[in-house]
Amino acid sequence: MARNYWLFKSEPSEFSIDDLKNRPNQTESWDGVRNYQARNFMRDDMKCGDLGLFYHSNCDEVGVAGVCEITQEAHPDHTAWEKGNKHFDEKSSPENPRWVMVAVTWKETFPRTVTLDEIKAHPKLQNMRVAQRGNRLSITPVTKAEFEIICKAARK
DNA sequence: GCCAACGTTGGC
DNA sequence: GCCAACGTTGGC
Repeated sequence: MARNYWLFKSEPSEFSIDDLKNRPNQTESWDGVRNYQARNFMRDDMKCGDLGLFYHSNCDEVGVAGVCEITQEAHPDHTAWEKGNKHFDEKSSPENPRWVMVAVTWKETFPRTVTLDEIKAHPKLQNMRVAQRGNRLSITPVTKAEFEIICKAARK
């Protein structure tokens, strides 16, 4: 089974690639996803060993800042039934969980961020969801080719 | 099941 | 801080 590739969006003021690196085991649960499309990607298609581009949104330097790896597959997101949690959803419960999360582990912080401008300008990255206007999906699939172009660009 | 209103996202 | 684009909600 071939490995899949993903893009994870995060606001670095909330959670950055460096925050991930500083976690115990350099691992964190990707909780709080409350969008069905993004959930379905996690639930149906994400496997251990898949790699993710860690994208910084809503910040000074918007773009891909590093790489993480899926180290735990989809399981119920318990923050959904914790009253008072920012991501609380009364329609979810331990008996009937509506939302899932995966665990991701830090792999690499790029020597420089590959900016959204570069992605938009690159002829082979035009199809990336993140390059398209109005895109709000926090987890999107990327192709192996896209993944590799970005990793290579980070080292230039 | 339609669709207007609303809240959120996220680039700028 | 602005605002376009989008997803969700709820009245009908």
